[in-house]
Amino acid sequence: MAVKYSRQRQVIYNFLMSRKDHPTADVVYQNVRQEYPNISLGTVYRNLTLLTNRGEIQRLQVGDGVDRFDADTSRHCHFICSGCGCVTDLPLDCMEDMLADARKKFDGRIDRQSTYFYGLCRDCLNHSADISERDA
Amino acid sequence: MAVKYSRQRQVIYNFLMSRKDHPTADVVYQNVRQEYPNISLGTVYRNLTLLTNRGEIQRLQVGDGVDRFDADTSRHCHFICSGCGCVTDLPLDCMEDMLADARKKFDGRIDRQSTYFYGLCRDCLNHSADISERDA
DNA sequence: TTCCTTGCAAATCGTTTGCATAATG
DNA sequence: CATTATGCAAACGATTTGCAAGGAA
Repeated sequence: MAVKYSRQRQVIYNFLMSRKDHPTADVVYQNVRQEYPNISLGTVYRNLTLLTNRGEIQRLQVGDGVDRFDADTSRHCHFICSGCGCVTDLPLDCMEDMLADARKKFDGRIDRQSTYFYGLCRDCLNHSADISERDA
Repeated sequence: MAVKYSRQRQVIYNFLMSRKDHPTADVVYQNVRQEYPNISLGTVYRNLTLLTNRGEIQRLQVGDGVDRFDADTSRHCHFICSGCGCVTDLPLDCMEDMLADARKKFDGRIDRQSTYFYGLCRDCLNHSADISERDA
C-alpha cells in the first residue's frame, strides 16, 4: 500500500508535466525511453494508473479507444478534433453551475464530472475549406 | 454505401429501444439471441456501429472499457455509479448554455458534447451506510 | 444479378498481470 | 529485512475484420 520512490515514476511524471497535448501511454513510453532506455511499457502503464489513482494526474477517455493522460488536474473540459484527433483544454466558467445543477437533480452523490466537446479544430477547418475550393 | 434492410438490425434496434439502462454490446447480444438464436456477436457490433454512424443511436464510453449504447439520441448527460456501474440519464437545462459558452471560447467548430457525472447512486449510498453502521 | 449483410473464426490492439529480480525505506 | 517496483513476456478482453455463403433490391 505504501508508495516507494522510483526514478521511473519520477521521469514519467516529469514528462507529463512538460506536455499540454494529453499524450497516450505509448507516447509517454516512446519519449521516456530516450532518457531511460530500459523502461518497459508495463511500467509506464502501472505508474500512469498509480498516479491517476492518487489523483496526481488525470486519465482521459476521449473515445478513440486509447487512453490519454493529463498532468493538469484542475477542473476543465476538453475538445477533441474529429479531423486530426488533437485534444485541447477548454476551461469553462459554467462548470460549477452545471455540477450544482446536476447535484440538485440527482438522488445520490456526485463526485466528479467529465465533459468532452467534439468538432473540428481551426487547422482542420482551414484544410477542409481548401479542399472545397480546390474541388469547386 | 446504400443500407439494406436486415431483420437482425431491426431486432437489435427494437431491443435497444425497449431498454433505458444503456446496455453493452454483449448484453444486446445475449438478449437478441433469445429471439434470434443464430445471430453472431460480430453482427451485433457491426449493426451497433452502423446505427451509431447514422445517428439513430448513441455510443457511450463511460470509462470502464466497455462501450454502451443508448437509443435515446436527445441531448442529455449520464450519471455513472462508481459502486455498481449503473448508468442513468441525467437531463440538465444548462446544457445549451454550456455548448454556447464553449462555442464562444473555442476557435473551431463544435458539433457535439458529451458529459458524464460520477459518484454513488442512491442504492450504493444506502449500502455503504449499512456497512458503516454494522462495523461501528 | 448486384451489392449489402451475415455467421464464423481469427486477428487486432490497448491494457493488465505473473513472475523472478532489483531497488527502496 | 520487509515491502514495493521493475522488466519481460504472456494473457486478457473488447472490438474489428476477412471470407465464403445468404438475403435484399
